[in-house]
Parts: sequence; structure tokens; C-alpha cells
Amino acid sequence: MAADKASATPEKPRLQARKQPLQSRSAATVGVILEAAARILEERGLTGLNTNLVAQRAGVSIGSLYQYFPGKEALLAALIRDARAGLLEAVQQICTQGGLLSTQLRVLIRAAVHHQLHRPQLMRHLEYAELMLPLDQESAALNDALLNALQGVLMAHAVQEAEVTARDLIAISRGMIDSAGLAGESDAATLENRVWRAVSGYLSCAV
Amino acid sequence: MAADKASATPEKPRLQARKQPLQSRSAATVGVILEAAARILEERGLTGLNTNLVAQRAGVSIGSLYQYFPGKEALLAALIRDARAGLLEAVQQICTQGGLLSTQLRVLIRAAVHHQLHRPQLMRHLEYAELMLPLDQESAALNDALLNALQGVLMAHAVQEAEVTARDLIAISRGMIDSAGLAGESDAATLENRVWRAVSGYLSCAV
DNA sequence: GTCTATACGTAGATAGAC
DNA sequence: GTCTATCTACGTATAGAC
Repeated sequence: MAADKASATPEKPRLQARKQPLQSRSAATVGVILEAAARILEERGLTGLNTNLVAQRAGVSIGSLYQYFPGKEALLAALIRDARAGLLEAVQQICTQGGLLSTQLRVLIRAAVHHQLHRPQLMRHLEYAELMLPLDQESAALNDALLNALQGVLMAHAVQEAEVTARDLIAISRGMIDSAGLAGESDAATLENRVWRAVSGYLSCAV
Repeated sequence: MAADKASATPEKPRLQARKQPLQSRSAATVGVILEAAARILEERGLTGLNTNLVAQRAGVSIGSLYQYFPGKEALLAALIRDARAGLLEAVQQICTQGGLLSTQLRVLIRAAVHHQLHRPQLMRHLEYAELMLPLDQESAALNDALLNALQGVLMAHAVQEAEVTARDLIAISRGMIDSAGLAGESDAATLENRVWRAVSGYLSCAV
């Protein structure tokens, strides 16, 4: 009987929040908690993030936090989802509008720079967290949607090997913006031009 | 709340190993420990790395491990130093040889691809660890040396804005190789060509 | 439904035996 | 000089009060 207590640990990280914040007050609480988590992430990184500190900074008790997020990983998953969803919205809008390839890519790069340069440290920590977490269905779907949107644009303009090209373009942009953010750059326009040079250079050799 | 109990935390991470492995047996032990740490990093990431597990995998006791490394961060610092030193050696050799810019960059990209595609997960974890650790003197010096070597090549060929260009080229390469490694690519030659396209494209627009 | 208090597990680090 | 045993601290998660 007593042995049952410590039965085989299922290792089941729950990434979904226990409650969906349908009420406005709950939504506000969730927002406060997530913003606190984001700030801590920026200041202390992944290892410095813990549920007690988040609750304290958010001004709620640890018990309340656990009512909305079943653990540290759930906080990270929510932050990742939010970030991905924000970018995806902008990207899909651009991709469905059509136009010259160069124009579309320019605008996409602008969106990416704006998105990633806003809080570079936070994005970097989230990107790393994404690799370690067994990323949930929703985040995976958002990632796929992002890649597919870009791939669609490339195919619409008859670019060869759209799949690997899309991956490379994302890697180039992400790497450069990451690096610039880390170096303390804040001039989005200049950075945008440099990313454009790399992206257009990569493509012009290909065609 | 109650009185501050954990307020006076000095937070003094020692990054230097306690002993330098001058004897061959010690050097072997250090090597075994570091390889064990590297494997765990690849399998479980930064949060999964702990001193007990490293000692166990390395086949030494936790006490012995602490004689060589005063903690988890010292293990990471040593791994980062080793990786940086390995790449720097190759890069400096290439940079001091002279020749056409395109030739030199080609060879540099080859070295970078070879270096980073070998153990992509490990490199990614180390890159992230590098950001969180107050990186020690030696690693900082190695990083500077790397950047300077590339910058020197660019300046020798009269490339404008060598500093920011060097940073961008490193960011492009690192981002693409990282992404390719994560996607499971193992064809170094193909990847090398794609990185070359991005790098040469970036530069040709600049000149 | 929000808080306080606490039990539990894990990891860090050391002291002392051999 | 290497190992075993252990102490301490911290973070997670829950139970129960309000």
C-alpha cells in the first residue's frame, strides 16, 4: 500500500494552462504573470526562471499561479506561443498580398526585424527553450505555418528548392537580427538593409 | 513576508578549474569528465546537466570531479574554451596565409561548417551557455581573436565597415549551419555552398 | 478563488574516511 | 588523491485555511 505512493513517475509535463482565461480578470492575471516571466527571463535567463519568483514579481501567490500554469514549462510554452502567433499574423498578411518577390521579401524582413529586435534577449531565451521543450501541438503548428507561408511566396515566384531555401532565409535573418540585438544595435532600418543584402545575395546566385 | 533569509548570496561562480592537469593521468580524467559532460549536454541540455550525473557517467566520484571543476559552470566554461580554441586555431592558420578574398572566405566557411556541423546540438547548447555565463577572460579573449582574424582579412581586401561586416558574416554562417544541423543535414559540401552564396551575396552588394 | 504554509525531491558542495 | 556519506539550499507542487 505504502509503496503505491511513489509509483513510476510518468514524466508528463503539462504545457497547457489549466484554465483558459475567458473572464477579463483572469485574462489580466494571466497577462501579468506572463509579463513577469518575460522580464525574469530577460534578466536571469532560463535557469533563473522559477515559479516562486514569477509569482512574487507578478504580485500573485504561488498557489494562484499554479491555477493558471501547471509549472515553469507551461509559462515558457505560453510565451513561445504568443511570440510565434504575433509574428505569424504579420507574415501571413504579407504573404497573401502578392507582388514582386523583392518587395515581399523586403516587407517580410522588416516585420522580422521589428519583431525580433524589440526584445532580443527574450527572443533568444525563448528560442532556446523551444528546443528543449517537447514543443506542444500549437507551437509546432505555428512554426509550420510560418515556414509554409514563406515557402509559398518562394514557389509563387518559381524559386528552386523552396523548402531548403525558406529554411536558409529564416536562418540568415534570425542569425543576423539575433547577433545585432545582442550587440546592442537598435537601428532597425540599417539592420534591415544588411539582412536584405544577405537574403537577396543568396537568392540571386541561385537563380 | 518573513525576514530575509536568503538575501546575502554572494553569487560567486568560479570558472577556473582548481587544478591544471599537468600530469597525464589527471589530463585523462579531465578529458573523460568533459566528454561525459558533453554527452549529457547533447542528450538533456543545460538544465539536465548536473555534477552528480557527470561524475556518474565519467566513472569518477563526485568528490573527484569537484577537485578538477568547482561546479557545473566550470564544466561549461571548459567546454566553451575547448570549442573556441579548436576553431580559432584553424581560422588563424587560414587568415594568415593570404590569397584572394573569395578563396580565403571559402576555406573559412569550410572550417566553420566542419567545426559546427560535427556536433551541432552540443555547439548550440554551448552557445547559449556562453550568453548566460559571465564569460571568463580566456573565452572572451578567444572570441575577440576570432573576430579580429576575420576583420583583418576583410580589411586586407579593403572591405568597408570591416567590424560590422565581420559580425554579420559570422552571424550568417552560424545561423545557417545551426539550422542545418538541427534539421539533420550532414552534407557539408552542399551546406558550404549555400553559406557561400549568402556570404558572397552580402559582400558583393556592399562593394 | 486566492492566500499561507509546508512537504517533497533534487542538486550543490563539503568533510572526513580510506 | 580518490571515494562515501551527508548537510544544506532551493525549487516544485499541493493541501488546507480564509
